[in-house]
Amino acid sequence: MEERAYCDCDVIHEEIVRAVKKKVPPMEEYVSMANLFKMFGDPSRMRLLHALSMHEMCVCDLAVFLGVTKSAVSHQLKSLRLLNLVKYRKEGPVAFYSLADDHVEAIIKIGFEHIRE
Amino acid sequence: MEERAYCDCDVIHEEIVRAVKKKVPPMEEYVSMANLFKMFGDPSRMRLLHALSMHEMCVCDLAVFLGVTKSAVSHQLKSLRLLNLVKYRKEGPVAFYSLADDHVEAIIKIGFEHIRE
DNA sequence: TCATTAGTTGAATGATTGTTCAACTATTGA
DNA sequence: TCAATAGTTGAACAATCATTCAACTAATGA
Repeated sequence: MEERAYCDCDVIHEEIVRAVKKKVPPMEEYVSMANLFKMFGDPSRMRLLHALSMHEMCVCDLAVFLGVTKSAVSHQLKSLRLLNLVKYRKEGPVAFYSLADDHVEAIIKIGFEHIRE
Repeated sequence: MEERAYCDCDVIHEEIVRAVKKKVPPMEEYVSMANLFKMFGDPSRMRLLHALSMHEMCVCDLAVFLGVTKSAVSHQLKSLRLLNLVKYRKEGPVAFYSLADDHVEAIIKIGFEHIRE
């Protein structure tokens, strides 16, 4: 009765693996976290979020700022919206986007710290 | 003389775009940051890093823990090593991996905060 | 000295993802 | 009422990426 799947080696330090396994949360939490950090794993989106941390911006502004199409920005903003990382207010036909979660700035800050050390 | 590239719309709020553009660091910094956060953008690697934050582990332990091959773990550890996120000590043929950067735990902490709010 | 095992590496593959394009909706102002 | 523009959406495509497999190196101990 093997517990492991798709593994080509033995457990060397069984106690450690068992102890850690007992401490970790269920897989879904890692999936959610990974989905969060995926948003920061693209230079263009990183730039977008950093820009929004300075000033609210509309889709066209962001497109020009990033050098991509409105469509590309809109797709990205949708992903960010679904994760509650950005929000927007509508003023006529213009949608002004801004950050919706304090964690975003905290994450960007750690990012800069890491690369500048 | 157009400044923008591949954009299908006009600048609506020129002053804002210009002001933000003046404040942001060069593209390479966003590339580096994105490379960092890319490491946290995969559930399996997230789990790996979280496990290492609890206890040093060898490649086989991690493979069993994650349910993937030694090879997969080794590939991931190499990426993490190149970014100085993990380090290892050798004891005979066994390589014990552990975290090499305090930012890793800080990032994991923010991740849990975000999904549990 | 040789069989065994820990770990690494490169190629191959399937899945994911970021972008563009084209077509659409919605809001404005003339 | 209609032309123009902000924004969204879905399909398509190229690029990236996580994994496996197979072949390798290095260390152990019998």
